[in-house]
Amino acid sequence: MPELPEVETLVRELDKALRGRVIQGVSVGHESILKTSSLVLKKNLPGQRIIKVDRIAKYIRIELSEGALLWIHLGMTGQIFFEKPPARLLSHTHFVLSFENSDRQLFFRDTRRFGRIALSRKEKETLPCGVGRLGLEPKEWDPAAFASAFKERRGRIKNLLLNQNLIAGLGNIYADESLHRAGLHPLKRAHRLPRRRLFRLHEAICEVLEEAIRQGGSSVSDYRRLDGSRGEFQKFHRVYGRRGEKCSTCSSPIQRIQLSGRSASFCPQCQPS
DNA sequence: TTAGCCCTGAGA
DNA sequence: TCTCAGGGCTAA
Repeated sequence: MPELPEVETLVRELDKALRGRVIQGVSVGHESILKTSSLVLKKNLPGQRIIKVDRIAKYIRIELSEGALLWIHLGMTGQIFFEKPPARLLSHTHFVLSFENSDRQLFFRDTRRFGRIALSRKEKETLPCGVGRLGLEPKEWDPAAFASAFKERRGRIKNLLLNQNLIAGLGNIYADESLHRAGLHPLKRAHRLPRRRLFRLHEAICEVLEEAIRQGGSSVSDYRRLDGSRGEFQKFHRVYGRRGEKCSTCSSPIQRIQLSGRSASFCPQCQPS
């Protein structure tokens, strides 16, 4: 599942590949992934130059020459490739951009169609994706402010880490990995945690994201880099996807529980309840 | 705050 | 054939 490190990896590669290119054509497979109609995309995108590609949390932001922004969210199974068109389009390819003077095209594939594509005028508009409502990213949080904000919340710590309006960029993988590093059980109530534990949690989140970015993200199921290769960080997961395996710290078997419709993996020894 | 929905492929 | 995975949104 693409989270902040996966999107960051992809965005760096996209920026290198696309910066300065002029969009020539747009084709759309499945309309349901579009937050902006295909009619509007086909009318507005051709002729626009790509100024740069970056991201806000898990949203890829492509800045275009006429002050427009093209947003892509990968959902759970979204993939982006930049390559020569294959003889036969891969299944689940829902969005394709072609470019002037280029034999390579941008392909967006998404098996489960949880991904979204939208065009907007201004960054802060809430229209296409709710981007305007996002909380700060982990590195943007001042540690003391982070601790204070979580001290005010009565919810389960794991749920709060997944709340994009509070802290943006984490998903199930890095929430679980951060909690393990910080020695916190996922069901703990945030307001009951001592401030020093919240400081440690913030530090653990920043650490784990940084390491994951260095490894090109985690390829658990569908996530791929721009050239189709896999990330490497899944090899370093300590709890996520390791139910029943031994904890790398204390050798206790990793457990998994359900929490608000999501799984939570943790070590019962290192993360006592 | 939480349950349910979207969606498909993998695995039991 | 059934169950499960989950990001983000909506409704209760």
